[in-house]
Amino acid sequence: MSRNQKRSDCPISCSLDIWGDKWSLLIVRDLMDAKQCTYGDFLKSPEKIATNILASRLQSLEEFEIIEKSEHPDSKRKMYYQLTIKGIDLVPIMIEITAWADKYATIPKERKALLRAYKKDKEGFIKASIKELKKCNRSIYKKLGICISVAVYYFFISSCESGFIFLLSGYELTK
Amino acid sequence: MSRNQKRSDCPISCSLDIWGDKWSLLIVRDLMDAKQCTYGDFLKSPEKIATNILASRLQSLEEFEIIEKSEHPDSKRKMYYQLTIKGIDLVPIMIEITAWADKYATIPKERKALLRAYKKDKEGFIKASIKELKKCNRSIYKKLGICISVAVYYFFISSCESGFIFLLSGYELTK
DNA sequence: ATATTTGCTTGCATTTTGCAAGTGCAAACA
DNA sequence: TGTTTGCACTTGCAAAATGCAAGCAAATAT
Repeated sequence: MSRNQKRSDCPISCSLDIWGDKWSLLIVRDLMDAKQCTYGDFLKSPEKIATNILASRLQSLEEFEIIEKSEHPDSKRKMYYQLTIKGIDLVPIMIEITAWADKYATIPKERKALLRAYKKDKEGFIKASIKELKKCNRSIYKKLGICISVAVYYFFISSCESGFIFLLSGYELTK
Repeated sequence: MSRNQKRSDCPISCSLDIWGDKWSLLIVRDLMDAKQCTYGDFLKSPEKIATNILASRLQSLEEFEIIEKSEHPDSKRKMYYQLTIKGIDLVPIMIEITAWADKYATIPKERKALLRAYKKDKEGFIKASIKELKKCNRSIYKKLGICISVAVYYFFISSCESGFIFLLSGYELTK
């Protein structure tokens, strides 16, 4: 993506200038699954991103401060990518995209039920998730530390991978 | 966009395969403003889409049944583009994108205040909008006819253009 | 009859993406 | 102490998408 030119001041257009390509949101999606945080993990995703495209998207997402790169806690030769607060704030968009696809594309049944629950009572769904979230112990949550209890307002089921994943949004925190 | 190949079954990926390029959502945005419904209108938008790209995006959006094309009520040499229900259902995504850009990019003050109101009480904001909507008389609303009172759940301020615009979602209708 | 508006199409240059192979470096192994 | 392996990228080149300018046919306005 062209990192330095805005087509207009329209918020839709500005957003698309940042992550409006075929790949960026898939990287964000992978990062929303706390298990997929390395370069190699992204390559394993079913869409099979090319290595050069991945490198270029990671760089631009980092420049736009949607993700950040650090040393992997388990190995010095691995890089560890994480969403920033700005990146985590893409969650509402991701959920609405998922809800749209749920309606107009074929997706797995488990998620259909959960999306129905989400749509029925968004706030309640979120609150109920906080309990689950507190059981979690992943680094991304540790990083946000004590903020978790106020910051969390989304609980989300990963799009592609098998297991459940839990997500935070720093929304309430940063406004 | 490649009209015929899905990269995976992930709902994010499927959605991006349909409208995940730099231009499609800008056309959708223009159509959300009931005043921008013709080929020429799209060309006037500040992002300056090229004519061939516009033609190709209109075709693919039509193939995906996000928009539909008909004769312009005022002139036989004009085409009239409108969102389908499927297209109108992109509104929640558009709102969340706008909310994100509102936080992380500079956008006009008027919309900031309105987005704050929306975030504070989504349902209330929507209900309050129905009154306004009923004052409206645009063709897109006429088309949905008697469905308006149940179908409407979103009220939205246009991203780019000066005036207020009012939007419907057929969400409740079609589920 | 002629000019103009409208919604495209066409041709070609530029940019982005896709694919395969290769590079460099740190850790693990022999 | 080499040597191998895993990981995060680069590089080179082909293919596809985008951008730009010009053209074109049908409907309307003069």
